[in-house]
Amino acid sequence: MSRVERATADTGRQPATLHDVARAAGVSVATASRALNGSSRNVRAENVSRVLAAAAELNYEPHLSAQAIARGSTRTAALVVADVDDPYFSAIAAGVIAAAEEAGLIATMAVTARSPQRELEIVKALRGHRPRAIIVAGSRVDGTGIREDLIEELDAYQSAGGRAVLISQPDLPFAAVCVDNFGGARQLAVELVDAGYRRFAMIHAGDRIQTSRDRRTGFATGLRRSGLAIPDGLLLEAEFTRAGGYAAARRLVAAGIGHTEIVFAVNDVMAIGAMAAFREAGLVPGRDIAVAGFDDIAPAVDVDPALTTVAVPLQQLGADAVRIALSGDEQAVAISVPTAVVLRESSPRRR
Amino acid sequence: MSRVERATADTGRQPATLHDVARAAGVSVATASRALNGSSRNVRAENVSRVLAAAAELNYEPHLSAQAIARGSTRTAALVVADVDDPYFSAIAAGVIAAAEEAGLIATMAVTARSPQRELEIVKALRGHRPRAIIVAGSRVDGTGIREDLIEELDAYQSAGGRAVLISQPDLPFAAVCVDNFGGARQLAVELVDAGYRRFAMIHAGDRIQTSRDRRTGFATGLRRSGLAIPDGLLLEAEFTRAGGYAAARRLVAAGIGHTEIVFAVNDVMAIGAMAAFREAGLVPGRDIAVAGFDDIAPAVDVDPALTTVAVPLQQLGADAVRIALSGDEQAVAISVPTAVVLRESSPRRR
DNA sequence: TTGAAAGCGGTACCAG
DNA sequence: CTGGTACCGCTTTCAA
Repeated sequence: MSRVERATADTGRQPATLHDVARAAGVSVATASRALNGSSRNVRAENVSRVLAAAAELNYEPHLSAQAIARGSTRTAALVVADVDDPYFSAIAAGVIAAAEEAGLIATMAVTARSPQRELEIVKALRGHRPRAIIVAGSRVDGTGIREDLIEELDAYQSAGGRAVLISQPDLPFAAVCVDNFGGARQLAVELVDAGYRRFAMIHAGDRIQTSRDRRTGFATGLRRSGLAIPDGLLLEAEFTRAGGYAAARRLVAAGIGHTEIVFAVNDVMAIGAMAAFREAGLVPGRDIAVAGFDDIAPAVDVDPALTTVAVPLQQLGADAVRIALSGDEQAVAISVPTAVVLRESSPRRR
Repeated sequence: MSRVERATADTGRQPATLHDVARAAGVSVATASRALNGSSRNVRAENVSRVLAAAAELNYEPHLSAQAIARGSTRTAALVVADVDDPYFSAIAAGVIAAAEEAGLIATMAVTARSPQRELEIVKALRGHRPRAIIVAGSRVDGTGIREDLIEELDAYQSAGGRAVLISQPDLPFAAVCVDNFGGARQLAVELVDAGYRRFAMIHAGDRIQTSRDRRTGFATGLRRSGLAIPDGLLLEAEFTRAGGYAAARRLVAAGIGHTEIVFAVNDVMAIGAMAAFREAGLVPGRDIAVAGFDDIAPAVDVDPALTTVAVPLQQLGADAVRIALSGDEQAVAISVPTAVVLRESSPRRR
């Protein structure tokens, strides 16, 4: 088939293959392959340029699946998140994608919708793609029998040469990049006490969600240092989402906030949901009731009053996960990123 | 190899292949393949169960790259966005991923960082993956020579059997799902005039960004209906981001807001940036100066005052794009999603 | 430096 | 209903 024919038959045309390129350049496929990959060392310069010219002419793109199967490895990294449309995860995703692209990998993304069952299915299906790395950024939920299955699945993946990295899940036997949830929450408590707060309420997501539990206990520990504690009735449990925070705050309002001075929500989206509920109830956040969160997601500075929180370098979390996965380091390292308390107007100094 | 041995030899083990499964089940690869795909119709029930059992036993996952090359098609859909960590795009991404998963596809995601050059490179590289669909959700920028190259690239992709769908880019010769930017902005202008506003300023992103241009002209048209117009000096141009909106609002404040009653920013992230700048300057948004945006991104309800805007069903935008791509419809359809003005506290009725 | 050919892990056609 | 086998597009020995 001549070039002109190819160019004219514009529909249903097959994409050019390496054979086409080789034929057009007048060399064998082996030579064409060598010329297109780095191995130009062993190909005569003239042939290299002929192949390159032919490839450009035919608008050739190597079939990545074919390469993957021939080489035995792909150039993709898979990311599993609970929900892309949550600023916490989208920030992590941005970090993962940036680091992956920098390493010449393309990122795939799957969403669990916060279902451990779905997470398991996804990881299993992902193995079929043979990604270089699988990065899981859901929130681990204890007590579902699924934990063991997930471990088994990721183990199978790793023993086949893949690399699994978990974000914010230190207790699984895999590499992980973690947040000092306990320490960050404790420090936040300490600084809020310093700022004059004494009467706290907390919105958390239940102790089966490890992140929530660590932040709850960290905060409690920080308070205890000053002899303070949160009464049981002011420990509100809700979903780990904006809607959860909103619902919990409504319950608090309905029960009467009494002397409560400040509400700590174990993450920013819950805190923002709570602020909305307070505002609806006619309470001005930061004046009638202070609020603090955790994560420092992007919108935290845009709510009014700006949200006091514990900053977590989310993009870096994602980027580090990719770096660990690609480091070739066989150890199940668990690195930890630093956190920093950020006091903003949602928790003004008292007195 | 017995199960126990497999379980012990835990490292460097190769994942099971179809051959392994076939051997374990005592059938040929052909039969194994048939048993595992839907074609169980032509396989004796006993063999089907033997194969299934063997597959489960070996924890077999088909090599998707191998399937792709054998079948000639993949089960992935590729999404290209300007920035995942922008609520506008993350909402679209959520829609795309959900619809893709529903269709049994896994989504891949690449980020252009708002560079047309990068977008072109990405689309080109993506062709190598042979995705079923490529969905591009950047904002088209006119005047870069790159437009033609992108068209050519997507054309090559489509004539090889792929399906390209653009989000919010009606003027390219491809299927598209669009937003009525002009009409939405015009209606917003009308309703703001109804609400008593007369003196407007606008923050836009320059006419080379089509979305911005359409919203600008739509808004102007809506004002003209009442004989109003925005003076040139109050048309602020800035980047299509939160930072851009912030910077433009600072310029406005520096020049003195004079009698300006309300600022329309051509998207919500810019509007939110502007609100931050106003607040910093000691102006209370919604009282000293009203603000309106466009898109109705998730954070729009959480800023205070809540943002008046034009709602765009972002998730649906993404989901529709996938549906069109998979519809098998060869026509370069351009569907349009509805918009709706949402008046909130950032633009209280005047008088 | 080059080309022929043997895979890589599947699918699907063609005989039996 | 089943097995043998020729691909799919590319990489990588192995000889020449």
